[in-house]
Amino acid sequence: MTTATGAVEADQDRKAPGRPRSARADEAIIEAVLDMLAEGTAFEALSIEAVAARAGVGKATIYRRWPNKEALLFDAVKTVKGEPAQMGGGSVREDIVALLAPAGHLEHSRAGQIMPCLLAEMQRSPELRHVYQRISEPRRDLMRTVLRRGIAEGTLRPDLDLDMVVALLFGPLIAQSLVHWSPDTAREDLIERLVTAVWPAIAATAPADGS
Amino acid sequence: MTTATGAVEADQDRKAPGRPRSARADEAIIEAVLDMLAEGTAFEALSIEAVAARAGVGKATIYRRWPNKEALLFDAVKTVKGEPAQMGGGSVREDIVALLAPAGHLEHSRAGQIMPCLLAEMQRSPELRHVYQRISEPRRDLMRTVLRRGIAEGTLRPDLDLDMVVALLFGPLIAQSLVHWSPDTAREDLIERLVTAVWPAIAATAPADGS
Amino acid sequence: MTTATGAVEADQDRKAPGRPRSARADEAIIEAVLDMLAEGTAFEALSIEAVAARAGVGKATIYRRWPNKEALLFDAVKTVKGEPAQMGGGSVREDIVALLAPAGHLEHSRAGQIMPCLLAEMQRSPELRHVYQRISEPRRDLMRTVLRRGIAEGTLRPDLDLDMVVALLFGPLIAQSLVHWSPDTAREDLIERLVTAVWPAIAATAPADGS
Amino acid sequence: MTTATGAVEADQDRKAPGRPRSARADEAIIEAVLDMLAEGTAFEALSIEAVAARAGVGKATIYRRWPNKEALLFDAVKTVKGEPAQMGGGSVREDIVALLAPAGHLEHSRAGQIMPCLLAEMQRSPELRHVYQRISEPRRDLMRTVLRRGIAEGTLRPDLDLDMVVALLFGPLIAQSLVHWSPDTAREDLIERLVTAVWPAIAATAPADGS
DNA sequence: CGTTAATCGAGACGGTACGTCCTGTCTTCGG
DNA sequence: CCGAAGACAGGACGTACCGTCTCGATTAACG
Repeated sequence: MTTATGAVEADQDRKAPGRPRSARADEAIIEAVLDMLAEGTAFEALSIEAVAARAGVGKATIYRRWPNKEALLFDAVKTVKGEPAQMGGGSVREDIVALLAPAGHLEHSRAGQIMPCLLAEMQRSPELRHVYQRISEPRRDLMRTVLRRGIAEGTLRPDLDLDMVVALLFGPLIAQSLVHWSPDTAREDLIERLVTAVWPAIAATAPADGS
Repeated sequence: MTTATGAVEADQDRKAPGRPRSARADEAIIEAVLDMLAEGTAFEALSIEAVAARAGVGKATIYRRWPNKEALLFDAVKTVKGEPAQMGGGSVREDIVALLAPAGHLEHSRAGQIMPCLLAEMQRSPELRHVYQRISEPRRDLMRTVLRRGIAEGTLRPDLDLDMVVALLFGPLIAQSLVHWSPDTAREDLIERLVTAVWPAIAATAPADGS
Repeated sequence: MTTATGAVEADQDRKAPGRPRSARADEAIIEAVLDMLAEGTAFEALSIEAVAARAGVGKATIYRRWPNKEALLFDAVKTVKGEPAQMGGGSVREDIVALLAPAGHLEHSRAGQIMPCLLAEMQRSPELRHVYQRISEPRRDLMRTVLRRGIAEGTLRPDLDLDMVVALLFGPLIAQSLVHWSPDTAREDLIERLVTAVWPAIAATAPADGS
Repeated sequence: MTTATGAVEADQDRKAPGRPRSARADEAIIEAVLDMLAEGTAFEALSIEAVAARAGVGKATIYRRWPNKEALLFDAVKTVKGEPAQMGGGSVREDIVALLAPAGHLEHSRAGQIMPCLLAEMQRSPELRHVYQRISEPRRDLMRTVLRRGIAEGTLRPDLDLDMVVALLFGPLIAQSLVHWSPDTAREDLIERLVTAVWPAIAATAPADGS
């Protein structure tokens, strides 16, 4: 695949003459970027020079791989995949809670620290947005699978607007992590409250109907 | 009152010796900032020098009013209040849709263009976050009022977790405006789909109906 | 006067709006360059960054005045005028020796330290050569005046090729200062030996003639 | 013998295991340097990378032979020997003119193009100066031989300060080639004018005549 | 005749200087 | 005193070169 602004990958299988690029440098650079992002480094202070210094790398080594700062950020974010958020195979409700957990505690993971920093950039860069979507899609897909299982089991209503329910579950958590509406003390059981609030809309309680 | 990072206001009522500050300059600067934000100017390109040039103003005229770039942004955002989103006094469901409308079409207003740019900054600056909350609070409060009216009318369930329902309604729209999960074609009736999906969770169980 | 590559002088008499350029910065920069040249700083080590650091000046302050390193050198050299080499008004021979003295001891003055560094650049830059010529011309002219006085007094031959005699007197000293042909011990009385050697060619000894 | 800054020569007669150094590379490198110098390449643009590219050689191949750029220049210059400036065995004056000719037309030969570039470096590097002296010494020696022959013939004065006369003859030409004092139109018969001007100082006083 | 070892072109490595641009402060004018 | 204009010290940008290093591929002489 060819990324628009990403690293210049010599993706040919042809032999590359000359000294090969150092994998250690690649890792050190990306790690330095992610660490600085996660540390809460002000976005303007995330200078290439600082990255180079922190990674123990020359500036040219960075610019040999990425044409500019934006592209470096781009690829750094691409590497933030996070764990697929295993669900224990319990009840549908338990699985939903398990899937929401990482999104509910975004501020405690490096990925969570990083995401908000990129939102502004995403507004301008469709590519960066695509990356974000690609990262979040697997979790959303997993959620859809769980919902379909619930429908099959009869636990959930069969006429669910799947995409909207997914948005209903993730959206408030994402917004909360950005805006911090609720006081911090209430955040602990936020996911539980959220699922409880949404549950009547999705559970297959026989007679009640709203549409 | 002196805000932490806000404009340095000469809040004394005492006579100000010398030439008074130009109100035209104030407006021109704020307008320049908002225009550039709304135009999709890259955040890093929103330099004080560019703002000064666009406003036809000297750099010192800006720094005399705000101590730094952040404070300028801060005050610029404060002026974006937006209209309180009038609701026609119809059914509860109609009012909810009316209140969600501006948030659902964020990308078509200047305020909507500006918001995402501030989210990243908000992560670092609690003050800026406070401003955002102050701006959004009236709308959320209005929503709570409508929900309470619905409960009183018997249209909505009396045991609603009000804050969570508000989050359930606004959160997905905010997340959507930032992440653009859904394809653009589906966005038109996004609010309708959202309310429809949420409705079973909030509508009074047995007899009442909101459509 | 407008120099081709020299400093961008606002030679208009019109008022210049804004803060005027700092004369202290001008001096500090030029002095730093000349000091570093005279100290025997390797030409490649004469970096703009080093000059800025030594002058206690930002790099932009240098680049605001000169477009590049070459132009800075150019103007720095222009300021090296050296003293007009006073001659005591003694005999013609004594005056000649007095005029040659600074050229004969070039390596002991800052100007002498600087000149050789510029010769290579002069080969490419006619402008720089012009500066060198402008600096050296007064001395050469003074020498011509002395020679004409000697001719008028009858001390020197009336048919002298003035320019060539000047070249005969300065040329060997210049070449010597660059190439260091003679061992250092012989340099003390070099001027005396030179004048002694040249003297028969210019003195008005009546009968001898070579042409 | 190992020169301080010169090429690292494997001066042992011992067997050299492994692949021997390519003589073609040696030549190509030196030729590339001399060509670029003669082409008027700005001295700062004479980068090792450019030399390597021009010579069709890897950078390491250069650094394996010379420790740094200076040493490469050093050896490149050493190879510029120039022809010994044949003299036709005519009169002493004719021989002098013949010996001066190459120095008088320095700017038309590659050697002449190169020399000025080295003068600046010579100021720092005694070694490089030594090379220059070694190159120029044969010509100066030849001149001394001619002068001694003139003295023996009775054409020249017997009490000449030989070294000074040599300096008197070469010095002005060298200075002229660097500084370009005289206008170009006068340069054609420069040597003739020089010898004519010097002649009275060296010709035997009474009877002899050199023209 | 296969081993061995230094060479070759190529190019990545950590550094450093370049010349440009922006920040936040300052210093001059004219109003 | 304010306003515009713009210079100031500082520092990051992205480029180019230095001198070193590491590749796979030669290329001889030794065994």
